[in-house]
Amino acid sequence: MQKRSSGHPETPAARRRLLDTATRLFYEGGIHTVGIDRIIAEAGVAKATFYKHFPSKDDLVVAYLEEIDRLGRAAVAALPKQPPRKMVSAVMGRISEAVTAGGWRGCPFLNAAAEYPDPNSPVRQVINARRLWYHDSLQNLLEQEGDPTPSVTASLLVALSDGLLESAYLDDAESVPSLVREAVARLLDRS
Amino acid sequence: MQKRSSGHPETPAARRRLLDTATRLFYEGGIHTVGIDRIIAEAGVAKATFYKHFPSKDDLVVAYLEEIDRLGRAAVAALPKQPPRKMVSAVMGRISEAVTAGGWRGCPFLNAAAEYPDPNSPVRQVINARRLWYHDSLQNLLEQEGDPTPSVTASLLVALSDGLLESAYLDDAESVPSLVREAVARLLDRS
DNA sequence: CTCCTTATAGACAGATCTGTCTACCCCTTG
DNA sequence: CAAGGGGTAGACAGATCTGTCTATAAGGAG
Repeated sequence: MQKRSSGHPETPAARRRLLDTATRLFYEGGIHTVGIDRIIAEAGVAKATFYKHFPSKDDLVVAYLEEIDRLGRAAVAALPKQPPRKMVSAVMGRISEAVTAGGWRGCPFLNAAAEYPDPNSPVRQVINARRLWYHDSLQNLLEQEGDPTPSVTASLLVALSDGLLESAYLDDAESVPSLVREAVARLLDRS
Repeated sequence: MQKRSSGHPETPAARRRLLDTATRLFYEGGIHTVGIDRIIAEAGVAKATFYKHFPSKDDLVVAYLEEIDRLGRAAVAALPKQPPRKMVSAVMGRISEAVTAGGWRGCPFLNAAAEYPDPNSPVRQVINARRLWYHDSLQNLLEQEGDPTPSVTASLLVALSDGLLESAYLDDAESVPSLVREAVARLLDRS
């Protein structure tokens, strides 16, 4: 990555650098406060190359979110198999890992949603798809678990996830892991 | 408000127009995507007047959030007195009212937090104070209610509030009122 | 009348924004 | 060799950004 690749990797080196740089800058500073000139300069890419790979800035934003989405889905798919109830805990446990890993600057999807008000924009489509997947994943697990109202419980877990991700950014990230466990317990262990 | 005030109200007319316009535009479109020239044009104010009342754009953003904060606190303070448990429900019920009133574009504080990464910025200070007040208000009610872990429960209610406010924006606002009731029930009615 | 307060119009400065385009270069493959 | 793919530097266009400043005007109070 320090010098030009001598081969032709699947993802061209310049595109990779653009995406990595944008990912970092967008997440750190917000999408609309980071201009493309800054991304280009820090990625060490020519402007024509930028537009070769991304027809517009919004295309880059979409790519940024899609990659995070893809990595997140892959990580959930790679979780070791456990009984449904424990799977729910494991999925929710990823929140704790994310927010305590350092550099937590809020949920990339929620942050982007704040900056893109138009529900029909491509950016919002990515966010919607992500949320639908998350909700459905939880609902499936709850159904397997025999939860009497899996869809409602899933919606509550999604809301709790959002809230705890925000709390980790705006309040105290260190307290979030125990809050996650307590939240799951209260929402699921009712009888 | 349609024409210049002939008197000198407490809040100068131009300042009022700026704040109202900014409140609408910031909330609808996002803070960094709305420039001051647009606010000035739509408020029908001179640029010098803008800077007379707000030394910088960020001062206007702070004023925008402070006003929403103040109105929200006043609304909670005006809620009819009820037993603590019902007070919690009433406070949480304000979420339902807000998101079903129409035009819900996400929580102004969460949206602003996404656009202001620096925790020490004046904007973030307003947001922090708001969240602290909300958390403490809930905690006080829970203590009166005799909740065994009032601080934890309050944190969960805050997280749930955040999450449901986001869900109303990004998912389905109409389903949020029943989710609010279900969430409060599960978090509080445990024994 | 003067002074103070509030306001108007808008030019100006420097920077930055997103996107278009020209000219050129290197490497690999056929 | 030529063609294709990926890349470089950066000028250019038009618009917009935040903030500074000049000139002027109106209303009210003393």
